[in-house]
Amino acid sequence: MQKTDAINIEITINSGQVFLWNKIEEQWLGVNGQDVLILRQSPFSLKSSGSIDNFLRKDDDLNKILKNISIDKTVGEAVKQSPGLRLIRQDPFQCYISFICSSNSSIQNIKFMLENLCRKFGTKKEFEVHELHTFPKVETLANATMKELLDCKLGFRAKYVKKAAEAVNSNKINFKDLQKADYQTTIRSLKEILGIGNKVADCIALFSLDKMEAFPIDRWTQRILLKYYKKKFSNITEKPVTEKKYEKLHDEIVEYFGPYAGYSQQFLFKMERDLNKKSWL
DNA sequence: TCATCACCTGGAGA
DNA sequence: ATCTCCAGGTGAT
Repeated sequence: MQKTDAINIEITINSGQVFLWNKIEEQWLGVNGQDVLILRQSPFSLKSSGSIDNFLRKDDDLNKILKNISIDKTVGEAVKQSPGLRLIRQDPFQCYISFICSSNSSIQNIKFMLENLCRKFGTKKEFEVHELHTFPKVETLANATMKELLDCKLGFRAKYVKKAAEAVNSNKINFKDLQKADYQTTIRSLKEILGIGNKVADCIALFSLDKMEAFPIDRWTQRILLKYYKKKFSNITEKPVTEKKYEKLHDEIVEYFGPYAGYSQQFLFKMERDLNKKSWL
């Protein structure tokens, strides 16, 4: 009998939260900011090249959260299908840049772009027997030229990344403050950055800034709401979710799914993509 | 306020 | 081979 707070590494990494991970033999090797991490399922271990601040959110009371979000058959089934799926607490800057790059792009392409950024701007690091590049530092990316960013195949996202990095470098965006701020304040602040809309802001808030009421609404989430919750959220259609609708919808979602709505989203998202046999990392 | 459209890029399918 | 369409969106008009 598996304990409900047991983390399944494979499922967690392959759930669209993180991109800079590779499976090497029985271990998952990944980059989180300036740290290199190695995760192993059995026997369970987490090794880090640096000090890591609760990457796997051990402080979350999973029994409580899972009970809280299992409010209907759909979420209940999603939780059952992905036992051990957990939210990760990512390095905020890496998460911020990652999801700016995610716009109109596939998981494989996002990974490709981020790996290019690490190779060009990151620090080469040896850990255990492995060697890889860490994520670029804020200052480095802020001072990168457009040509360098375009060489990383970011395309139209290159200018977004540059400006976003500059905003952090100048302290216009301060992740420590945002971690302490409430959800609305955080979203509003992030959306001032070019290239960050509602969906990307929700991803950053959920995956790196401890906002569990964030519920990113993308094509998949929209499909899920339409498929399983059409009655509950009457204004959801197959058409793109407009700015005004997004905020209203989000309010209704939190009202229905509760304070851990972000966790429900993660389970639902994982279930529906697996159901459609979409590939992960 | 809302609908349309372009946008870099790589990969899949015609 | 070459083209078209799409991929976990956003911003400009």
